[in-house]
Amino acid sequence: MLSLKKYLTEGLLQFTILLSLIGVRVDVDTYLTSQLPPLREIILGPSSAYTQTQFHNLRNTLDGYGIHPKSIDLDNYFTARRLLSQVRALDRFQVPTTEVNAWLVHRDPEGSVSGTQPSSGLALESSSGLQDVTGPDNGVRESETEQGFSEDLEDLGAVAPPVSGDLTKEVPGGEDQTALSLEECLRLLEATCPFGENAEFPANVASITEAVPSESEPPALQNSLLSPLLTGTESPFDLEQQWQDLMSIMEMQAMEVNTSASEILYNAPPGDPLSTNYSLAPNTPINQNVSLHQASLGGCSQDFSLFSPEVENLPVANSSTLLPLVPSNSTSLNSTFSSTNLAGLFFPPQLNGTANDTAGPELPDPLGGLLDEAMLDEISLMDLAIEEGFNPVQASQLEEEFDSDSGLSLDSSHSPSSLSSSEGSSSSSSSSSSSSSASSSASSSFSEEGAVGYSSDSETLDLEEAEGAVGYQPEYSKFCRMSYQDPSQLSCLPYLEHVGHNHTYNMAPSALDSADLPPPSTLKKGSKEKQADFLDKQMSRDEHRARAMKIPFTNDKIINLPVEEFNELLSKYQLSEAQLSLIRDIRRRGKNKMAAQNCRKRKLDTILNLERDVEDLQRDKARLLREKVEFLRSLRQMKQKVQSLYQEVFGRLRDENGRPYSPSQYALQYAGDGSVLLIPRTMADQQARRQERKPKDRRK
DNA sequence: AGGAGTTGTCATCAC
DNA sequence: TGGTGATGACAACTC
Repeated sequence: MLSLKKYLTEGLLQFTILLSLIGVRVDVDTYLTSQLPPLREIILGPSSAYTQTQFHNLRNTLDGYGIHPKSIDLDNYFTARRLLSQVRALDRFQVPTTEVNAWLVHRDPEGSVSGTQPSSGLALESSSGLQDVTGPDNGVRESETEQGFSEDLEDLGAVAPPVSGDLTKEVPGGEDQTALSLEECLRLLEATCPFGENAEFPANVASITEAVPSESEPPALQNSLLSPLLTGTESPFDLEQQWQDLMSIMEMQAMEVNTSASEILYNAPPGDPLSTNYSLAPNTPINQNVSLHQASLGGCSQDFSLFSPEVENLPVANSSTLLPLVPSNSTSLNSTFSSTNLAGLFFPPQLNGTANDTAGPELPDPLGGLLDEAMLDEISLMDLAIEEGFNPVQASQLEEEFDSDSGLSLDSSHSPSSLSSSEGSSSSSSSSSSSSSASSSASSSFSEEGAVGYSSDSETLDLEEAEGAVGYQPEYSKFCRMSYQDPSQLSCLPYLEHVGHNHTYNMAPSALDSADLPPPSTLKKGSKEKQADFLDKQMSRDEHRARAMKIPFTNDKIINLPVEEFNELLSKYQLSEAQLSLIRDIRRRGKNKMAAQNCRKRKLDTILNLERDVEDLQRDKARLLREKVEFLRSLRQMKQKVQSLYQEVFGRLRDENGRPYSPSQYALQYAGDGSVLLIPRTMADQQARRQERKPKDRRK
């Protein structure tokens, strides 16, 4: 109970609690774990970890200076340092760079597979999972999950009816110039995309075409078509990955769209609805590395007998196709778009199947609920910012000053005083009993102040400077006037030894002036009696007692001499018991007085340090809020980019008759491995509903 | 005269 | 066990 009382009366913790109550979230337990026991422990019961000495250690640690040599806790000290570094690292958000490769697929007229190689020398490389589909042993890859997905497909009624048309039929022959061929579109898109040298053109382009229903290779279809979706459905939907995906998508918006490319893009044949409806945003500051590959889709003459009979019999439009758009870098897009029905995200169900619909200006949120949550967070954040007086402008202003002093800082580099002076005086005074060495600050202040009083000018100056630097409240100066000095210096200045520990403020300023610099007239008058009276007033009670008891040495020696020297001094004189008792009382009171001053000084320093820390935390909070708002803004832009990209890709897809696919009937869907599939909307809707249910189930 | 702030002192505890 | 530091509590003092 005593410990609790001590704790509750501790100004430091009261201050912290008050800060917490007013909204400044200070996790005392974690924040002070390295120095203080948990609040729980303090409140529920006494803790040996929270002693006066520990309080002293706290102050030392917070100051960032030396640790008390008597009760040092180096483990806690370094733990605090480590945690502090981690906290500081929080303001350095790192966005991983991710390369996004998208493949557009078209069919060869002959039904053979042909990949239109990008102009920038794409290396044929089997890197995607689809390569396995082409292998003769691709059946081996029909894992349980794939089978499971096959079942899913059946459940969903997913069918890929035979497609006899040739998407690219009109490109080489130029027979159908009214519609921009997919391949041409791909070239255009390719020109807009920074195909890097590392862009990989999958050697398994054939596998892409094999994804098209084929009797001869049923497993291939299942693999190429199902596995990406399957991985998507199986992949965990954890927030971390989701965020990484978002970051990857953010990079997409940085995809360069140069003017020439845009010109090519918009120089599409007349009548192309896309040419007037699609627009690519200018370059964005976000790093982009998106490769849009193209591949030819196998002939669509192959029927879909590879599907299970149930699938085959499903009544689906005969032109429906399943077009896996396989990226070479399947890791770029993962769970965020795992089996995500992009069509469901981009296109409202009520969209009809006209070509113009693909270029509809207003489309649903491509990132759907994910960004909705982000927006909600943003709203709440903004509310919070408003409530707490933060706004982005202020935050940016804060950042400017905060960049040079970022992070939670417990050290006292910019602290008042402070800490230099206070620490110096504190250490000197604390060690005064064992060492008579004088610190420069103490001595200077001492010389300035004289023997009377303990206020330190140098300290006050430092504090005032710090006040201006870190914005301490006016009360600070009041604190700074708290007298504090190392009385041990008295013993080092013999001409001041006679001065006791009197209160200077007890005297009127005029009296002080007269005391320090007596007017010549006064001296001339030679009123020694007045001076004697004045000195008497300057003397402390103990000095009066010592004089009355005729103690043969000064109180300063009594108080500040080390024990051995003190005992030697006593042994040199024949002192009565009353004298010895008084001397010991003087020594005890003198040391206690210094201890009290140190104690008060530590309290003050601790409070001031906490105040500074709170300010730092507030700056951190403001900066983090601002960063989050910026990220949300970037996400919004990215969302728009993805939406326009979807529209562009979808709008340029043509069926075997050269007609655009109806957004009401078909949709693009990302698979877990980054593949992009063109699937019937019914199936896409079901997939979307499944995706919606999964997080809910997981929450349960 | 009384409140607020400062300082000294005592009592107590811990080391 | 005595010395010493730390600190709550109180009183004295000044403004």
